[in-house]
Amino acid sequence: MRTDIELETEVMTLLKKHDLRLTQVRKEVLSVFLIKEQALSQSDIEENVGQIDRITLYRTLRSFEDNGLIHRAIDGTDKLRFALCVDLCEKENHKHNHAHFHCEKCTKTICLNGVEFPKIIHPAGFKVKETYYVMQGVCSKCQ
Amino acid sequence: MRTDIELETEVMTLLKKHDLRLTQVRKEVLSVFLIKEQALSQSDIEENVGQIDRITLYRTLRSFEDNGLIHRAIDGTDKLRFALCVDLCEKENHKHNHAHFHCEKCTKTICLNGVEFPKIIHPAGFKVKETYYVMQGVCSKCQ
DNA sequence: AACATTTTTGCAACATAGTTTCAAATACAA
DNA sequence: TTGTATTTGAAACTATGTTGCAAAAATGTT
Repeated sequence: MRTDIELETEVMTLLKKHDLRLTQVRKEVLSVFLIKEQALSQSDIEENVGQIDRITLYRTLRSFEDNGLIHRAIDGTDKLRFALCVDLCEKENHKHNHAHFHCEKCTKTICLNGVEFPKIIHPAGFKVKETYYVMQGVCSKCQ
Repeated sequence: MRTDIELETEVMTLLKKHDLRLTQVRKEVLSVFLIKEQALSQSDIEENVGQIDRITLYRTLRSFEDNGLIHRAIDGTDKLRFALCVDLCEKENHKHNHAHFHCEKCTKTICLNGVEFPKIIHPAGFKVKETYYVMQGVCSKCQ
């Protein structure tokens, strides 16, 4: 666990590191990501911060994404989710090599940072820039 | 290539095989999938059939999916796309083990049926039912 | 600490997509 | 060909994505 002060500090450091101004909205949203430790959709976040403007949240997520703070966690559902980048991600240059797992029971999506996926043979003539690996099923807690 | 008669026959056979009534809408929509040979979003289909009700199309796609005729082709974009099942798919039991490729230039998504992906180690305690492998980049035609 | 500049926020307004209900139309089987 | 079950299309509503703009807030500078 992490104290409130530690959380506050971590949030500030992360925002600064990614060239983002320290605003109230951003601090709150980033805190949710740090506490929850799972991929979050827009509505997930709305439920976890007190009273936030829908459009502002929408733009906050985009700016986090643009600045390499979060990435899209494709999980095979209709909902777009975002997850904290582990490290090394930069503007316009996200580097992710992990799978995402979506639990159909609790509907949570988590990054499986320990599960690297093997390089598969790319079809001839195709230039592959980004690869996603998604697993759906039941997570350990919901068995 | 396939003649109109052959297409008509194929459509009928496929619908019957999947316990779907032979309606005008279904025949048209399925024809588009057979002709296009790529993953299609709702709007892709609307552009390729003459005048179709939005809600009916929405329900048609769901019924096709439920009856194992098409599957969701997750391609990492915001748009939900569907692609024809290759074979063997049944209600509630889709079996897909191929990757999807989304071209950022022509925005087409295709199934890479020849590209099987290796089984990766699943995290302990997780029950994996479905796996998706998605690649984004530039396809051979758009190089 | 106050100001100027730039960014961010919140609102209005609009576009698109997902979903349910229900009556009319259609498909199919007896 | 008729009866039954399914499908369709319209209305209505909800949710989500997006832009423009003025007010508010954040940051750098005096």
